[in-house]
Amino acid sequence: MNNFKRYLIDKAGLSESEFEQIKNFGTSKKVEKGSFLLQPSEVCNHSFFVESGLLRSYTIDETGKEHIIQFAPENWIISDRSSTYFNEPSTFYIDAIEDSECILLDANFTNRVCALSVSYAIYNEKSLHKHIRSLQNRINLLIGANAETRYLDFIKQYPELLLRVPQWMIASYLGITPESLSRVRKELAKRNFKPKFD
Amino acid sequence: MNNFKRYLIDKAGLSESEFEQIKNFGTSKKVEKGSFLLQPSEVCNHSFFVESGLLRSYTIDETGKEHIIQFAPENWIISDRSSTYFNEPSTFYIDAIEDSECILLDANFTNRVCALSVSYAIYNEKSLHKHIRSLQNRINLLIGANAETRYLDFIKQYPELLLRVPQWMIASYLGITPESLSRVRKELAKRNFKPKFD
DNA sequence: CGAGCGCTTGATTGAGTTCAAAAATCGTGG
DNA sequence: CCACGATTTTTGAACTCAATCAAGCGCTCG
Repeated sequence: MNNFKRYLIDKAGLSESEFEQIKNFGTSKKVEKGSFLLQPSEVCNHSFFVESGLLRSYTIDETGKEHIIQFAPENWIISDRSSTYFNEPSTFYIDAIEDSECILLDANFTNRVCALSVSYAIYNEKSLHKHIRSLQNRINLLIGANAETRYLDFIKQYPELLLRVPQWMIASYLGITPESLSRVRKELAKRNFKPKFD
Repeated sequence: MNNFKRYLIDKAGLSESEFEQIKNFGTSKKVEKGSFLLQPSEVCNHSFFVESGLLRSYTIDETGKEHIIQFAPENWIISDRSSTYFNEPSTFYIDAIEDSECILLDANFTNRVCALSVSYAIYNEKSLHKHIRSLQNRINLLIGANAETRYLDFIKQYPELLLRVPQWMIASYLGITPESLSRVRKELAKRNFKPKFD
């Protein structure tokens, strides 16, 4: 739980002693590549904090196509907020892209920690707003931008995922086909584009 | 402020006396069709509760195209949450589609009312989650659905707007051109589709 | 070592855009 | 209340970006 601890203390502003009080609200779980943490029709009873590895959430539409909603590498939380909050069956899958370790947080984790720590409550509200902002940004891209622009934005926003996530999943996240992404990359290479890592 | 009052009491669960305490946190304002309540580069200092009329928020991209983000008829609140919350300049326009009357709520309205009323705090959190859910739904549609499906979904979700909002704005909301929407409608008419109002 | 998966490439198709112009509707002033 | 100009909607034709279908290559892991 070391990452989890650092996350709560450094990011969410908990004190050491507050962390000690809440650390057993979450239980650690190993998930191997390909195994599921959530499937459609289940109500999403947990959030998953990623200690190590990489998870994703996605839906499958009527035609059988996957649409990736989110990637969650180390120190990210992934869940179906709506399902949890409204106690509705989810439409998501959540599974592991890599062998991972995560902390299961049950539905009222947030409430309990908020009750304990004002600074966590503030952090939580900030997260909600960040989430909204990123969803809004994605809508803007989907409405206004072509495949290339969306890919470039992805690289800018998630450079650390570029090398870890298979290309067809990135395509799915961007709402294009793997073939199209391959061509976008080819075109970028021709124009001598290289992502910068620093 | 009658709608505003009903909204806070019936929906958000305030008592009459709580409402009396907060009612002067908001100031009423008439906005005539076409006039702006927010423009890009301003920080969004207010939420706007729509007493009567119809507002919208939208962006304009590099190529000069409008992309409508949201419509807000009576009893809706519209704003740029991210801009307000993070105190960043907005990228939105908000203007009036019809002559409207709205209540200006300043940035800490929410905090002040939350401090006063637990039930409002709960309602507010619920609104945030609903907002997230609707954004997520829109992303799903943009990624997975064609123009016709998106239009049908719009009709289902906002039947009351269908007759009030010009078609080119609906097209903009759906992320298609007015010409395309016209063709979608023609096709639906040919198949004898009629929206149901009940 | 071979089967399967991921990525690439090519050829074709198709949904939606663009551009242009006509038809319908709206709104405003005389 | 009508008329005229402006705006919105419709229609048509050409075009474009990305999807689809199909085939081949390379890698890995069983």
